[in-house]
Amino acid sequence: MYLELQQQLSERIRETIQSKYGIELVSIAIEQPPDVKLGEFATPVAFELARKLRKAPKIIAGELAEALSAQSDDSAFTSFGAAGAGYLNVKLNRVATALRLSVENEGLNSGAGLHVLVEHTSINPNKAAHVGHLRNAILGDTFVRILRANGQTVDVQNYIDNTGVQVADVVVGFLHLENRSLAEIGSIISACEAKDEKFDYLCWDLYARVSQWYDAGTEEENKQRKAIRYATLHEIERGGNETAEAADLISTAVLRRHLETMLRLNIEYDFLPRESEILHLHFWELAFELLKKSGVLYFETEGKNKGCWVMSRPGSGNGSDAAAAEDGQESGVDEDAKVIVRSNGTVTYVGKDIAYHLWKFGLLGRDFGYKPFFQYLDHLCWISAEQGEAEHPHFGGAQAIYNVIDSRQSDPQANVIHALRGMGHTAEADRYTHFSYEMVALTPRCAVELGYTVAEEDLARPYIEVSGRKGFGVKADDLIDQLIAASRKEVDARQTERTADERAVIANQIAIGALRYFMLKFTRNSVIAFDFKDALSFEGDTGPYAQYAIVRARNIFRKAGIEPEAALTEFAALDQAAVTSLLAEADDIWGLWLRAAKRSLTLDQCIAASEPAYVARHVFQLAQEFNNFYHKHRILIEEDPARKTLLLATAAVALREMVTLLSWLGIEAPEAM
RNA sequence: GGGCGAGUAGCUCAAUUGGAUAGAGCAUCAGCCUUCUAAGCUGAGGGUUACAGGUUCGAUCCCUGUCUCGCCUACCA
Repeated sequence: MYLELQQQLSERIRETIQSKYGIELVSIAIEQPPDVKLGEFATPVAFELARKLRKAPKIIAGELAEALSAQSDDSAFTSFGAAGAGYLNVKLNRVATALRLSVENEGLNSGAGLHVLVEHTSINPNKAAHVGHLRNAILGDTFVRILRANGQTVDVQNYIDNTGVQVADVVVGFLHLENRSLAEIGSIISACEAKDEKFDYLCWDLYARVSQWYDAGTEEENKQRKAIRYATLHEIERGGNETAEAADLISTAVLRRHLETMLRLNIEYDFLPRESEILHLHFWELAFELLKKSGVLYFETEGKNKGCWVMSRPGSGNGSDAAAAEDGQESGVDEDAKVIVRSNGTVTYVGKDIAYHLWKFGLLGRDFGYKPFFQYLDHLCWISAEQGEAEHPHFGGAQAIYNVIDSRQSDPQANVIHALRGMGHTAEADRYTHFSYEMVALTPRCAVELGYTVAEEDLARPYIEVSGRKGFGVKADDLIDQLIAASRKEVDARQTERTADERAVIANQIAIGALRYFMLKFTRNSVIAFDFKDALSFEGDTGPYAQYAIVRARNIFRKAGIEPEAALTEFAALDQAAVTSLLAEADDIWGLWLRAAKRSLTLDQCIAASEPAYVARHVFQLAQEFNNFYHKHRILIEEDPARKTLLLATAAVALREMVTLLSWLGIEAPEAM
């Protein structure tokens, strides 16, 4: 609601300036004064006008205030005044705003009708998920929830690289280090499932062992081992052999584990496109023709990339790739060009990615086959297949896409966007968002706690990068287990009269709340130096802090014997004059209403900047303000009935907002804490 | 070498994208449970926003230079 008021005010000031001074301003900045006593809105527009009008900002602000005050019939804003060195401050009609807010509960819905595709998680299916993957999945899932709150239709995809070198390494481990047959691998997987052991954990260790094995022998041995590695990879890529079958068995079992891990955090997917289908359904061949036709790709005849099909890099040259190809000899060879097809005819990862992204936008002219893969409570998750079911939903062909991939991938992502633009798909390139974020690393202290040997020079650094190859990292399920154990201890101590089952549910909600909030409170491009002390904290700027505020608010209504909705209805029936004076003298109470009104603003900014942390910050501020309110006002023993109704309504609105905002973050509010 | 990101309180991070006195959490110290649950609240200390210039009414934010740190930068996949 705040956003609408802001836009309304901005437009009105713009018109006033236009009619009074004849100056056309494109946009008017509206912000909030440092203290609510000064008003709810402020604009520094007079500073901007000072030079043009050759008047002091303070005088201009005064004139504008006078002109705006003179305009009649407006119920939203009650007063305009000049303040400070030349700010124009605006006061809101508190009662009217509160009344609107008490009945309004819709989202922003400015994105209605937009069909978008969000891709996140995308873990190589060769080992267990770790903290870094958690950040990816939580960011992605939260952004999906936020886009949906904005009315957008969202398909959630999790890309599976099941034919890459990482899967090949684990296959090498099973076939060559452990000397397992295909059948034995199958029984290991079913034994894990039967014994409730984690197959992805087993792969985690094996992957680390294989990585070491490649370098552990004599020079001659290592050469042979690398040869095994690439032979394995090529067999997996080709398909239709036992090695590929082993890879499929392993990667599918690990993928299933990933989906189970993510489900613990309430993260679900709609579709799992796999690289094996991108290969076998020949997406690349189609894309190759399109790329050649558009001139984005050209055949290099000189220099180090001789014999390759290459493409210019985003930053280089004047953008005309075809022209660059033609006068290549004249202007010198572009040695910096990105190789897409190697001189031996094989395609690079970026090439396959371009093909895949043409499909995402419905520009490839070919589709995956689809098979059901994982059943959620209320929907089915599909997986790509060479020959799928006759009846299936359709994915791809989105209007806008978001790829949640860490910042290390920004170069290849930029290449794909560059290719799309070069092919003339500029609208699609503009709606292609690399939702980039920094990695999760471990503090040296955390690494030592986990029993890893840390090099001397690493001990002095603020953080150390995790590495699946070295088996260095915190596994997602382990972290979740630790969080649940820690919250369970607290719940057991506090909720002695509840059953074990009830306590388990609460402990789970708190643990997930803590974890999701922890991953969301940092802005995207700040590296998270992971530490158990911070991640396991339930105090201060954490998820449980907000959950606790909700529990407190609900307790008020439980003890009062009244529903929050009823309190809001009663509030609406109060004498307006009485409410006016109550709200006028209580800036702290009004501040909570005002904060609650800012949901629309937060949503808008969050989507514009692709920054879920804004929502986390907003809900924390709201919870903080509510806790202050809670301590200051003893609602149940309030004697003035009108005042009590106002206090209850305030709590009801704060409660509603906190619950809504936490649901956007994928965090549930427990019954009790 | 080139590209991207970062440098803010002892630590971890914010700062409505150029606005009024740079704010939170943790940690430290001092208080508040016979009250709607203390996973909470109140207060204190803690800052030359890496450094030097520039742009303007105004700079943590934009520009230039310097320093420091991280990531990316293969015809590997």
